[in-house]
Amino acid sequence: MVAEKLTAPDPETLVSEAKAAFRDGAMLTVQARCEVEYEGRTSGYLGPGDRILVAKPDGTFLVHQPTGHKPVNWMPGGGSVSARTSEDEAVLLARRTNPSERVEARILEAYGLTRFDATDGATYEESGTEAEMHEYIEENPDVLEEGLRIVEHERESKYGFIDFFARDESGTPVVVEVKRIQATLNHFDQLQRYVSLYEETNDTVRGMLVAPSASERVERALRDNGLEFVELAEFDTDAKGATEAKLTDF
Amino acid sequence: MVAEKLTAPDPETLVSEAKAAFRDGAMLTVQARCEVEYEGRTSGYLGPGDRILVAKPDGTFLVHQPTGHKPVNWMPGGGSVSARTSEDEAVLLARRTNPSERVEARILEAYGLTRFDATDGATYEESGTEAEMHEYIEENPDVLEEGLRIVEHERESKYGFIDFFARDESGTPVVVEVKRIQATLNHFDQLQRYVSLYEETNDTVRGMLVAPSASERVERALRDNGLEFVELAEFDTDAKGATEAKLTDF
DNA sequence: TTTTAAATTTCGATA
DNA sequence: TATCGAAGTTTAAAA
Repeated sequence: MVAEKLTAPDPETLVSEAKAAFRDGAMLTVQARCEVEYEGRTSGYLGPGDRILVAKPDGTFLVHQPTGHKPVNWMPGGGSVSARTSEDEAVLLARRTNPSERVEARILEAYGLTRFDATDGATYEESGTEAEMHEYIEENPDVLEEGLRIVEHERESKYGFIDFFARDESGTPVVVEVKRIQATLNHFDQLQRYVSLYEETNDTVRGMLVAPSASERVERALRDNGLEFVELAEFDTDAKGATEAKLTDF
Repeated sequence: MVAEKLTAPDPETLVSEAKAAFRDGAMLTVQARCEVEYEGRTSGYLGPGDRILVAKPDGTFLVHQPTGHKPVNWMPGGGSVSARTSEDEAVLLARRTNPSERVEARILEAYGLTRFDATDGATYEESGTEAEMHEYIEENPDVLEEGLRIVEHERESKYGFIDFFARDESGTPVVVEVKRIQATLNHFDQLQRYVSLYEETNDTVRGMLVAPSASERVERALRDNGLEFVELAEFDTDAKGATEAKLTDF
């Protein structure tokens, strides 16, 4: 049986089921009223309430309230989850080192428990990422500017990586920073950092921020600092085209 | 009953249970073999495998594989989740607008389903955040430098907010950027942006990045640009002290 | 292991 | 509603 379920397990049953799941590498889901403590990079406390607890075989531990995308408390994979009874209550504890941290869920009342012996060999395939936007630009530099030549992709500099190092029609060097989302001040900063560095050793250099859009403040910052904004919203690579065809077929 | 559980529901049962849960504002958890599509800011496809699906009453939808902290596919709250049968299979669909996106999980085999009528009025209380680090510095500016006076907290400038605007013992203005984690190049960028701006209208200004640590590259970037790094790892506010006492009592 | 930057980042605060 | 910056960010890639 792939999934085994218990309704309202008592603390001892919950702990023994949890231990068995951890031992066997199964996923564990618990619906419970609980309180939660976190101690690590910061510290925090969550008072009693109803939540879903999920423990994965890689040490991942999640505490989900009835709303919100993010777990209210969690532990990333790499550590381990354990179960024990304490003062007649079941306690789930997730720990890891580097950084050293712990999440402890004290279960005041368990409503349900599911053990799930899951098998999943699939990996997620994604299109429309920034990496694909890079590919598209590399193959079609003219969309940025007529006559632009890409000299180098992901060039390492003293202060970080430049997305593209290029030259315009007249041979002037162009530092290009690419974003697949609306450009932010931090993105402006990044470009400015690379351009400043280049200016230390060379006279003329252009800086170009490529993105589907930019806020007013970002456009002004670029203008004030002699940098350029190039709007690029649409891009299509072979990979993306292939995936889209597949999704349409579905 | 707070949590109701079904083992291996057929598609029709799953859909009707899911609809009822969505209608009543309950949390839904499903253990299933499924395939998943995402279409929105990017697009992607995840082939068949065993996952835990969670739907929350606020429209949050999560698809969790057996490993990893982050859901492989998800929808943040704000939209809605619906259920239907299609070609004799149960399908869960999460949608939202702004941005327009959708996640569709086609359930090939359901192993378990739990409806959870959860009530949770608690809010997470946290200590050790950057906001508390700000409080600590405001009350103890000497930890940054002997004789430093804080003039303004969160000062707005043309290109963003300065954490602290201060003056040193000799009256020279100091722009202070504070991070509670190891300083990154982006943090250096932020400080540099504020300092450059100030230099446009004033002659002398110091820039100070405060953090528990910084990488070699960040330290060099600061040095090369005449900015300063102040190491500050420990800080304690009344709030943090209070919470720590409580956790110790536990 | 450390660093660097992306992310379907999410989230909260602010204007 | 858009923007800005923090986050216990996590994750992946590269050195």
